[in-house]
Amino acid sequence: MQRARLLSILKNKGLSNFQIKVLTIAAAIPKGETRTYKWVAKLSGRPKACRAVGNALNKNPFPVIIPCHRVIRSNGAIGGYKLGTKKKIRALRSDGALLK
DNA sequence: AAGTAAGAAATTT
DNA sequence: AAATTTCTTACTT
Repeated sequence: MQRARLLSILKNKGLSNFQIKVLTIAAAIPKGETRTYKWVAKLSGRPKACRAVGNALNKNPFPVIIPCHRVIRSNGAIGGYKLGTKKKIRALRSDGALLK
């Protein structure tokens, strides 16, 4: 379980509490599934902080370890991605989260 | 004080 | 009813 180690590192990085929580939750999203920013925000204890969630994911220190590409908008839109939304779509397709 | 990877509501078509 | 636009929310720097 790298989750515990991940948490330690995040804490060590001096990231904000909210950011740590968001990243942890994002890392727990199962493969092939997508979550909304709202969903993550709710799990973070700040249901109305949907934007802050995106903000936190943007500063994601481990873009490979944390599947932030599985977090999309609530209305079905892809949202944004640090490396470009195009890549995000590709990643989702690889995960099988996109029907087609 | 300003910016953002969003959401929901309001307005228009 | 569906699509688009606008305003508001909460967090980080």
